Amino acid sequence: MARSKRPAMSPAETEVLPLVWQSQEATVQQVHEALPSNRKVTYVTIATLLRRLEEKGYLRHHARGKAFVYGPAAKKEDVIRRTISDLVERLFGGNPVPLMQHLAQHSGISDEDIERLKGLGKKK
Amino acid sequence: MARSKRPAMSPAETEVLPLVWQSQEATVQQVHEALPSNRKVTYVTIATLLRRLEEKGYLRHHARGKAFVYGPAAKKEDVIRRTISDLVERLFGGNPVPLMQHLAQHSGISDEDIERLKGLGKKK
DNA sequence: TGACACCTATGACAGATGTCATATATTAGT
DNA sequence: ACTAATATATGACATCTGTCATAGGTGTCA
Repeated sequence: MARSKRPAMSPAETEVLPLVWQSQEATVQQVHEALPSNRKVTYVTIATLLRRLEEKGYLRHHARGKAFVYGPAAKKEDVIRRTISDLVERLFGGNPVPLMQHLAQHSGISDEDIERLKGLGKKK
Repeated sequence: MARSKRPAMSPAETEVLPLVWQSQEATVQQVHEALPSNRKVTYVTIATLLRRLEEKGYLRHHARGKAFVYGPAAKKEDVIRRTISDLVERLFGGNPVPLMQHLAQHSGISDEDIERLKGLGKKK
């Protein structure tokens, strides 16, 4: 298997990448507008973050008119998996159960939500 | 309520803090020895990380003989909660369900483990 | 075709990070 | 009291981060 080893994303980058994912593709402006209201940074800052994400291998872009349209260069699933397993690694030495427990008790997740999780792990 | 607002931990710090927690208290040397084998940094590096964690309010220390013994200065539960909710915020806009799903399908967690999570959220 | 609106490029900058080499202090022996 | 072993203190340094101001390119429409 090809372990790509993209440089890790910084916190700010980790916040911006999902905003691109959620529309498959997005211009700087769209991402800028999609920012939560409590997070005010300038358009230029977003442009920088997207550029850096591209340098790191998470995004790619092509021009459309005068603007750049950014889209994923790495599979969302993989990026998320990596991000989470890195956290689990650091915080819990690699054991994901404590994280599940934590979520179950501090995230307002219902037993119904939990019930629905069963069976997801079945490897095809 | 008192929102302490400790500066966020860096990735390296996030990896080292749990090593102190796991023995309640620990010297630089103990933490250094507790490092996973794939993670080789010098003793001095660990000392720096522990000192910075103290500056940020996560640890405190007292001397024992010639060595410093570091112990928690913030509740582990709170630190973990903050760390996780920050990630959920960034990656999933605050919704923890996708994270649960991800863990359920990619972490080798069994349906039994999942079953055991039920009821944890019930506030007394 | 000019002016405007809207983009990206450049690069700047302070502060955070990850890692150490060294200098200095302290303690337990002998 | 000296010394070897072991600690912390200093501070250095290349990168990375988060943020932006500003310069320069380009499409659009009157």
